Amino acid sequence: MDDGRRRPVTIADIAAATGVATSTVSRALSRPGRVSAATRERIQAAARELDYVPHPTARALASGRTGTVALVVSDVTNPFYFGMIRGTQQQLKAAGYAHLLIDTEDSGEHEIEMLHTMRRSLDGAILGASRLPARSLVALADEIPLVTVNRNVRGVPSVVIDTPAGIAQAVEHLVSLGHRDIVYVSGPQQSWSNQARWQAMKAALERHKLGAQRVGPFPSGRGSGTAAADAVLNSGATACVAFNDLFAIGMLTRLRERGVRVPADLSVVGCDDIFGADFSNPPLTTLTAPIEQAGRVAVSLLVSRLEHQPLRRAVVLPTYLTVRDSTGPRR
Amino acid sequence: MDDGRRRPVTIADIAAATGVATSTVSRALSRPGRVSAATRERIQAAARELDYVPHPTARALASGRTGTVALVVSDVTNPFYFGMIRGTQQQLKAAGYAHLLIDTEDSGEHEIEMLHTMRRSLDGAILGASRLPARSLVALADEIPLVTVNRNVRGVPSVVIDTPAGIAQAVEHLVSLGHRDIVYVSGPQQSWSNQARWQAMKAALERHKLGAQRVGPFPSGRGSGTAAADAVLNSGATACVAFNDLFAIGMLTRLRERGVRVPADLSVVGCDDIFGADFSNPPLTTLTAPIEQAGRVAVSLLVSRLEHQPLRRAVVLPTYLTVRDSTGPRR
DNA sequence: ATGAAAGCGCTAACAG
DNA sequence: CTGTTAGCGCTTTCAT
Repeated sequence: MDDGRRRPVTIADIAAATGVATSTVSRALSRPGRVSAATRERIQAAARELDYVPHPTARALASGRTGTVALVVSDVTNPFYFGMIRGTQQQLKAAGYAHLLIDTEDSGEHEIEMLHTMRRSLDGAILGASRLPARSLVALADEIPLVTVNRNVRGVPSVVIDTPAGIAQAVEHLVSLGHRDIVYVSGPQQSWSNQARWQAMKAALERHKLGAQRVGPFPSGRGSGTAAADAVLNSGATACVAFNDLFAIGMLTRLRERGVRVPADLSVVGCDDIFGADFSNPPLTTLTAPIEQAGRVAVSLLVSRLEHQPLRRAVVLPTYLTVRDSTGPRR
Repeated sequence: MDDGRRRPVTIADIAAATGVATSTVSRALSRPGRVSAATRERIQAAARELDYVPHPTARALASGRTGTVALVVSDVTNPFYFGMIRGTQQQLKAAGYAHLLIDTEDSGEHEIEMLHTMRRSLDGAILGASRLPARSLVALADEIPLVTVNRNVRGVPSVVIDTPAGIAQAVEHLVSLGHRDIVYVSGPQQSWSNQARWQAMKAALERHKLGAQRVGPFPSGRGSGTAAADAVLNSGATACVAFNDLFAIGMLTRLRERGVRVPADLSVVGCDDIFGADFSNPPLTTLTAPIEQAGRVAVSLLVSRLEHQPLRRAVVLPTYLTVRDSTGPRR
């Protein structure tokens, strides 16, 4: 039938075929409500007949809406983002948007530069973990609709996962197991989350009249687990809370190598409950973060903002402690 | 300085500022070679001065090139794709393309439908694990430049990971450990990879004059591990090769529950070496697949095809056996 | 090497 | 409700 090499059919073809103006075709296809039932039928029939497929680019140029939203992450490599990619993907698809994936390689420069460059081809962006200073963020938000995740900046809608509350639970848990020397394994200093977690940890320990100490900071990545494990051991602590699960899992490996038993000799708590935390050895006690949900909510916020009133809010998602086998009584 | 609400600067502004035609500005910016050094300088200076940012949509509409490539996966949820997302992301960024992520939810219908709809807004697509029958694939390839991964269809450039060769190694490994009853844990039947692996397994076992049996098929996902483990146990085999690591890891969990020791009572081999395979309990012996590399190569193939001659080839990437602790001598 | 002019395919006032 | 008329911002012949 088709030879596939024919000039693609446009609304002009449909207009010709049905004897109406192109604008009417456009309406019938994009805003069926604004056209009489009769002509609408005819036009849609013709469109089907001719196997018409709208040209997204043309539509975007004329309307200013691209139907595309970007998810911006600092490092696709980080399993933490997998959940976010999932969540945003699902919700964006449901809302009829295309999903662009941007990796900033942990650089604020890249982040601002890429978004600046692509701003005309996006309807909005979700910043998975912005490395940008507050003022840059606000400036960016003025160029393109933004929603941040785990990053609270005045004026920019955001969804934050309340890990600090979870940290308090974790400390409670460890204290109730008899631990008194609990150390925080610090992640990258530029990380907003890292700061928040450390603050929460200090506060929680103080409430128990315990001193707060930390080791690190260590760079992102499982590899940091080695140095981190050694540092914790060296600190003399009997329990630790790691910046994230990647660290914690890396530590588990290292501790095993060194013949340190978990949790008998050292209890370790992770953060985020990423893929793998439940089948590591031992399974990791961790703060389960609703990452996927965060992604979905972020999309909802953005989409409702794009399609309705500019209701800019902040959403806080709870975290809870999932106790598995990497924590136990102080021996 | 800026109030951010000014009309965005266009090439017309640059043309006005430098006293040349818009076409010259266009050339100076997109094909610097086609313009005299002097005017090129002036134009580029003006562009910088005015903080000009090209409008990707307008460019796309006029030129037909969108600078966007889609990665199509059947389920973002599957950790197998994480590596592919990484690899394609890296290489696409390097080549200056934007990275669109499409999830087909395991449905061939969705796959063809979404690509058909978006074809005008893409320069090409990489099919991570197409569910499409060969003829549909060929038809699609006629609409939009395609590269497949782990799917070999005549006329469509592809990169396939040679897991079958790896399977042979795995069988060798198990046989050398004394196993004679080795069962294959089958994945979804529509999966091309699953078929290929089973065939390879049969062939390898035959070479050793051993019978080939399989359990399943089971649906994708870690959850299948439970049923799979039970089925394998029931088969009386002392070793098994699972369709993929997700299955294998799920099995590990189930076997532990049932008090079956791995590898003492049962050896298990996975496929792909996804994130987590090295820190599961016990760490998984598996076929390490260069998934990330596959993603990169797929992008290279596609990009070179988009920018040069249509050299359509198939690339085969090797797999190797990574022996960890989930396999051991037959007891 | 540069300019003029014609679109790319669609949407969006503005009339009627 | 529908047609007319302008563009959206850029690339691309075709002249010069």
